[in-house]
Amino acid sequence: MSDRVVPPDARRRRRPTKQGVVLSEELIVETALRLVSEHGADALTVRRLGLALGADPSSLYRYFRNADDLLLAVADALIGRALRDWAPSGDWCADLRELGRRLHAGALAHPQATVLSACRVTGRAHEIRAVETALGLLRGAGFPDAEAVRIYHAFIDQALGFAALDAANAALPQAAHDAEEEAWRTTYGGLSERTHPNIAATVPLLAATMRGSAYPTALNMLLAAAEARLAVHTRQG
Amino acid sequence: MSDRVVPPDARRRRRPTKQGVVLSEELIVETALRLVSEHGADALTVRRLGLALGADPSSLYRYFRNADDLLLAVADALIGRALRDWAPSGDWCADLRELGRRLHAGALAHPQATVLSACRVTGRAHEIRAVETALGLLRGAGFPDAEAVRIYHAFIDQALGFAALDAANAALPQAAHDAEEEAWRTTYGGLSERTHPNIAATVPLLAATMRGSAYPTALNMLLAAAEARLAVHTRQG
DNA sequence: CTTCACAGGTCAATGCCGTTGTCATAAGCT
DNA sequence: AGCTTATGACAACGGCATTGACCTGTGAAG
Repeated sequence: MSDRVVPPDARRRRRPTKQGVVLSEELIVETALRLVSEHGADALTVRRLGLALGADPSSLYRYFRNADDLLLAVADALIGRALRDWAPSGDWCADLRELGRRLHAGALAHPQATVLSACRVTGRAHEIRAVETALGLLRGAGFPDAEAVRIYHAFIDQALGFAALDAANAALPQAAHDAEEEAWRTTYGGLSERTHPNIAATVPLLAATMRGSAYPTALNMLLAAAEARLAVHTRQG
Repeated sequence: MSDRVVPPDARRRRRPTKQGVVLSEELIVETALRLVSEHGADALTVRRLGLALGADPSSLYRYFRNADDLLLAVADALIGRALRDWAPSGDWCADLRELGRRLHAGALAHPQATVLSACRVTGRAHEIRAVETALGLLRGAGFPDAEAVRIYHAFIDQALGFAALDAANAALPQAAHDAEEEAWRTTYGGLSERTHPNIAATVPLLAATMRGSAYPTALNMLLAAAEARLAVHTRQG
């Protein structure tokens, strides 16, 4: 049944469903995003998506090979939204910082969807554009190909990793958040200065810092290290 | 039915299953770990676990509230294994590198459990010990408290983020992996040098590099940046 | 304007999954 | 020996992804 899916440009017959909805790849992906952001990651099932669209669940298999394929399409749509209207400034370091910031922020805007998809190679249009852009910035800055690729890999996976982590945190129910806050105050705050001197000395700082995302710090450190490496290359070159 | 679970110390009757197995929390967790490492992430279902144990699946609900509870227990066992036998060497940078390596490797050894649990703050013993240790390394190295906390946060979330990302990747079914490999070869390999010059110039490097984890690179860059910062502080101090 | 191939929506069925209400029984106490 | 109850087993429920067969209206060709 893998030949059920017809490539988008070969689609012609826009036949409405029983409930009068005209399906399309975009409509399905958008509805999936809405479903996830409104009712949580668990709400994204083929059946529920069919219901939300006003179509039989099995209809979706005309557009996507399987549920995983659909998920990849959702992930790519997220990347697309994050990079919309981006333009390079000429400063590779600032550009990478902005790119990272956008990817991370875009992912956080749809935490549940990110949790489901942050780690996948989609091979779709938006992802390809992101790869090309970031690689171009690094090679343009003067990194040798091998190092440009290595730094690109660290850069993109760090952005996705933090996105997944922070998204998972943002997606937690309120009760879990309160419990976390409480854990910092009581469990960590109650530790003895003798047994846990370092925690005891920094508890207020810890509680304040751990609440937010460490991604900006990590991104800045990665870029600082990259700049230092580049200085070595240009001195040698 | 949440009162089905009896706390471990209240258990007395060691009644064997039909197939002669005597269940216990530890045996269940260990069997779950074995199941995952032997037959892949998808093999960890309540039904399959019951089968592997020689017990009815519903018996497991005498020991765990639900499948998620079971997974958390598995994850907790993982943290314990990852930090077992660790001892500081005196070189803060090398120690942090080793700590990061262990956390990451431990998580990768059991991807499925990591994916579902990397983002939770447990507040348990092992986690507390890890916090105290890493903070101690940074403060001992000479970082001011505020910066030690910031760098610690970046360090630990980087480890967890990459662990989640790489674990999710490792947890993919074989078919998805093949598809990914294929995507790099055909989709990215087939891009024109004119439209995507940077990808075209580095495709072999990309395909080779993206297969592995970027965590070692990212960790080294973070530590390099930290060392550079420390040099500034000690010069000033 | 009619014809008709087939894209695409629908139906029904399959075999997984987690979970639970109920029952049977043996372990460990007195 | 008898009682309590922890704990294993059974059967059932509803939800899940997926698929094969069927049906219908679209839209191009003649």
